[in-house]
Amino acid sequence: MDLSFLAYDTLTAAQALLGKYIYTEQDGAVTGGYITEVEAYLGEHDKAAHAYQLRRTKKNEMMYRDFGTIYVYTMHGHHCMNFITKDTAHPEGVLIRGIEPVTGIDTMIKRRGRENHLTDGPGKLTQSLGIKREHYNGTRLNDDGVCIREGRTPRVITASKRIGIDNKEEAVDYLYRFTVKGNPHVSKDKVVVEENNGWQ
DNA sequence: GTCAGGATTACCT
DNA sequence: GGTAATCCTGACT
Repeated sequence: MDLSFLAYDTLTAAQALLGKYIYTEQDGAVTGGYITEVEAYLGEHDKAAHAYQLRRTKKNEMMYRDFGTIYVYTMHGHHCMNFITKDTAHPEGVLIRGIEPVTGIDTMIKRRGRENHLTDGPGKLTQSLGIKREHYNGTRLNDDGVCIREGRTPRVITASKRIGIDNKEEAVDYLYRFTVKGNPHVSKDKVVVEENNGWQ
């Protein structure tokens, strides 16, 4: 699919990613699902972003690549995946925090070692999809690793505060987290599940 | 070499 | 609601 929507405004791109079908294939096993939860990180002026004030380290180097680059970092032993937006002068990106499992659920269960909560968190979905920093950081979307396709359309998108950044001053109040309203495959929230999981 | 901190998760009450 | 587990990264000595 055409990825040019990632080149424009990051907040718009984040919402456009909801519903996209994301998948990986490893050893003949395809795992994938529909994106249900994302967060935008706006680089230079966003205190919660790894690239705040254009901070640049070996770890966040991939944020300074062009749109469509995949940035994977580890924390507490988990891997988290971002899609980079815009251009090399704007280190911005979208953190994928939740997907609705669709394909290869048996493989996800094997990788996760449990039968539920397979993909309702940034570290959980990378584990279910087999995404590790050493193999995927700096690769490009739809280029043989992580791929996205058109998927479903959210009926309503909810904007909320981002998760896990509670010492970042004013940045904690930005409504840069977007979820599919009524979809249960998201982190933290107690969701009232809606018809069709919130899809049109 | 040492040390503090984190865009998390799982399990507890 | 809270907290321990756990480990990588960056900064500093």
